[in-house]
Amino acid sequence: MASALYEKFYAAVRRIPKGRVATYGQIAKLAGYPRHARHVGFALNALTKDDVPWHRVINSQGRVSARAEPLFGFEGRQRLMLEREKVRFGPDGRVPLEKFQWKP
DNA sequence: AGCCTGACTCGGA
DNA sequence: CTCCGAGCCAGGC
Repeated sequence: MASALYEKFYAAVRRIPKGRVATYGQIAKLAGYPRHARHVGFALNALTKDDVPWHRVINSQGRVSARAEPLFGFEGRQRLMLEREKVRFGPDGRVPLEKFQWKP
């Protein structure tokens, strides 16, 4: 386990309802650490279990962030998982946050 | 302690 | 629209 901080982030991500997305900064804020957007990504990268809907976390641009991992096609998988939850992507490959962003 | 890194974000060019 | 730089802060060495 990395730290208790990451657990906070995971807990916040789990609150994202199906069919909705949230930004890194949003998750950080919900977890109680407003300036930790980068660590949210870092925490999600360390995830191996599927008990956290990490695919619902995107950046503030409404795009799927490129990971540090060289694995090709991973972003496409995240997109498929979202579309399966009825989250539609725009023609430019972005998610319209005004429609799909989770607002607690 | 210092230095480097990063699934980020924002504002400016 | 894209690219770049700066701010941000915990974690690992």
